[in-house]
Amino acid sequence: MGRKPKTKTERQKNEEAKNKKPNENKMIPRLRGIRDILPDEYRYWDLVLNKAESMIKYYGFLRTETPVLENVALYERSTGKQTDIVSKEMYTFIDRDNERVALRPEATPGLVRSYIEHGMFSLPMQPVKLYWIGNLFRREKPQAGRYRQFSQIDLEIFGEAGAVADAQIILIGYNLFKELQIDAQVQINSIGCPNCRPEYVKKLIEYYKQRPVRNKLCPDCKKRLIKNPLRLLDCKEESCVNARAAAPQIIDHLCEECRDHFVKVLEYLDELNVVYTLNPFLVRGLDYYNRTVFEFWSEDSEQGRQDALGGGGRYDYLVEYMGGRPTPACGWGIGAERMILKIKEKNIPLVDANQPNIFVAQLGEASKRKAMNFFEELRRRGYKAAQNFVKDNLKAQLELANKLAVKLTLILGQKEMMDGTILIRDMESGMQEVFDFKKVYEELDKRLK
RNA sequence: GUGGCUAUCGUACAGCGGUUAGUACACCGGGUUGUGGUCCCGGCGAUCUGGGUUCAACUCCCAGUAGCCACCCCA
Repeated sequence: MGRKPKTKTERQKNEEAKNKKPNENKMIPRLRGIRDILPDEYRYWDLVLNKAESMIKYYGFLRTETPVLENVALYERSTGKQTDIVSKEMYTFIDRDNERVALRPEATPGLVRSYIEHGMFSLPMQPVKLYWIGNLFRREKPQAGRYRQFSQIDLEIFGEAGAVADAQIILIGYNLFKELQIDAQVQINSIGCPNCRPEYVKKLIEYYKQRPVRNKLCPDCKKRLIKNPLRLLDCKEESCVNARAAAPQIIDHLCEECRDHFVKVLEYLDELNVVYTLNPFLVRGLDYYNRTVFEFWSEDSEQGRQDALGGGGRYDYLVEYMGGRPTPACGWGIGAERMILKIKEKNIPLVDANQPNIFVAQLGEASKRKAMNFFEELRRRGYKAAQNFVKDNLKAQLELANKLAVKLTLILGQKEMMDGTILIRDMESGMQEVFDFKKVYEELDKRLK
């Protein structure tokens, strides 16, 4: 039996074509899964980021930025070497001095590193409440709401073991979605602590090892049974979903402290009218969580789809594990792109508070100078004005005024210069009147009311 | 990483084995002078890349790439 000569030559030709020198004038394309955010979309970003920041600040969180680049080991140790994020999605490279460098795939490890490094355990304000807004990088196959460079808003509380902290961060996320009119629901669970979880995991394995149960598992879950049994619980394969129905639930196996903690978290949430769903199968993919874990899911898409808008939990052992003092902590991350996606889907109208309602037009060199100064004065006095002093003909300036949808256009030309007047044109009616330049502010106030 | 669907002016869509590749919106210019939107006229502007089949490919086939969707995973 021969090979397939035809296919082979074609393949070779394709290879050759690929290696051909690219046309020098051709645009170099953007990297896959990494995009530009254009002004049109940026309106949504402004909305989301401004809302998020003011909300988070209200609860006393302070902004922190950490580097985009960190040592690979940081994520291997904290996020976990075995996790998908670290083992197959992280961008890494060896730097010239042989340092192993990673583009951050997650915010929490960097914040933990920063907390330890700067001795924040001895800051006067305790617990330490930080928030973070930035880009993360994961090498995944792009989809709607999933990019290789994406943005997240993060929140962390360091140094507070009490259930109030868990409840409060969940409340903040919940409020944020509400304010942005995104329908989100809280899914919550507790995965115990090093005292009670191992016992539970043992029971879980026992259950899944029973022949009739085990035989129904998907190939992935058979592996999970050995590598990461907790993940058996959130497999979406139908047979696995069926199999887990009778599985022991961790809530029934929490130690007293963990149960107490969890009950308190739920009580606070009830008290605050935060609607949540107890989800015994929520476990999350990162290694460092203990006790409370939660996710924010979008209300609509019940099955499939990227409906996780954000998630987080408690990680009481991570700071110590990363080389700091024992420090209880919890936090969450919410994906900005996914929030924006939801807002776009809902056609929530955008209002730009800085939208100008006045346009300053000028004609000729002398009036241009006066108009420029006038424009400055408008800014100082707090008016929202627009201009285009680069264009000299009135037609072009009015066109722009129209596009900007301003209410009034103020025209300053030779004639007005001589008379010490200014022309006020109402853009909707097209009516215009001459006013004494000195009275212009008075008139503006009257008309813009 | 796996599978399915898709790829035409800036955008949204037509189209056909042989066409000057069409329409709408956007953009630029004009309908004289210091007046926008509406209207009229004109203009710019595209077949993702490479290969194959064919007399002929935007159209059919293969590969690459990208996008969407599902899975994995997650935000």
